[in-house]
Amino acid sequence: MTKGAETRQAILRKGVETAYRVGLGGLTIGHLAAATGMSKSGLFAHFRSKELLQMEVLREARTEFIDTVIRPALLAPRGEPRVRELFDRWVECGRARMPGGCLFVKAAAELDEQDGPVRDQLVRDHLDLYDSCARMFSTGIAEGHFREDADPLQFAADLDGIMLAFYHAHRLLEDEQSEARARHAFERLLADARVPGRPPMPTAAPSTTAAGTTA
Amino acid sequence: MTKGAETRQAILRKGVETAYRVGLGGLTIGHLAAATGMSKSGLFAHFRSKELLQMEVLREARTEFIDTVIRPALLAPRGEPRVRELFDRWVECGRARMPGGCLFVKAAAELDEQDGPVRDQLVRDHLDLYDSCARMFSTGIAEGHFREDADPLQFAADLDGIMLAFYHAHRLLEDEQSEARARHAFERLLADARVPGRPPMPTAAPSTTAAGTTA
DNA sequence: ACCAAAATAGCACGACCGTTCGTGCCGCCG
DNA sequence: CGGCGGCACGAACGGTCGTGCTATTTTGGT
Repeated sequence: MTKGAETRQAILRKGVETAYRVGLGGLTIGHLAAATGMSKSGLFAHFRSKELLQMEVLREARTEFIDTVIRPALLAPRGEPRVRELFDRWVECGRARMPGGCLFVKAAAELDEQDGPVRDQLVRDHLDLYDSCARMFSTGIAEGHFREDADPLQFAADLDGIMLAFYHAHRLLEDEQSEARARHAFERLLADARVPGRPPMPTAAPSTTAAGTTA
Repeated sequence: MTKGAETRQAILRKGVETAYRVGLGGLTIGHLAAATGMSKSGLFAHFRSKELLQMEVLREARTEFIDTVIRPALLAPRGEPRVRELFDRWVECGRARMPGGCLFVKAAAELDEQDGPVRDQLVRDHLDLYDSCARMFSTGIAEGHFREDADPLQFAADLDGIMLAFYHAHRLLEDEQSEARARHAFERLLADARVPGRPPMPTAAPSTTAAGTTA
């Protein structure tokens, strides 16, 4: 029981690492087997079909994204600092070409026109992400950091747009200034959401457990 | 000479229409042949390789996008009305699931990690698009509509982000409010760029040839 | 140390991929 | 009228894909 789950996990990690380059559809059982030093059929036995493999890879990517972006942000103080921490983690995830987050962008473009269980799962994941962002922003309203009449879902969509533009400018165009522009857009987004007259809050000092940040 | 170019054009149109659903890599000569009622080899003879086919499909998509989004915008009055026209055309292109524009988003996600001539061409196209947006915005500065210290390239990136978020929310999440949110974000983007105290300019009345607007 | 069970490898299959080749059907020009 | 070049066709090749079936190895509990 233990050994199987172990290699299975190793396969999934390699799968995420591969899929963020070639996409979920570009994932090949043969290549993945070669990358993990297994035989095609040996690997295949772990997932009874390619679709299930894609689903599990997507799940692994989601887990990695939550662990390195969402959860650390939730450890930051409520309100604006938390939203800032979310943004910083997210940008870091894109800059370092960490597979987890990037896979979602690629999968979203890949699956937006062909339906099936994988697409359904991806839609759920995106809705969850929007919900997480909106929730963090709502907390900021409750804390008095953001205006009462601001729309949390609008904020989530705006933030997503900033990240998408950053992602493409950084990865496709290899634009050196892409991160600076993303940060600029984010600051403007926060400034518009802040209650009038309130000064911006500095990004939180490495507040909580900084362990595992670079991992 | 004429007949060949004619079917070739028909192939490309069908190719763009197909590729915006399955991506450039998902384009198959066999399927494209079936879709156009030709034989695989007969179609293949027009493009000496699949890579050239992809390149030509990309070129066709670019042409369609320029014809339905960029050029009509350039017919609108300089400055804010022109930028608004650009946005409206672009949104319309995404809402109607018009193949041309959408293909670029999909191709950008597809090719951002694997290089080659197709990727190079796509990068050039994106740079051209950013340049067009920035140029229209610069004109707005010269006209006195936008602030002198605004960064045209920042505007281009911001606009791109709005469109990308709209695209995904509309196509993947099938969010009914995605267009309203995109318009809201765009209005905020314009409001921040406008010279202080200047009232927003209404979207240009159907100024020039309104023919084909709803098409 | 043994043995059932789990995990992996070997092999083969049908389908589809991009690509090549030989051939036939045309209209155009001499 | 006859040859000729542009177009399209069918068949076929080598390669890779996902996916079953059957051994064989490895593992973990007793």
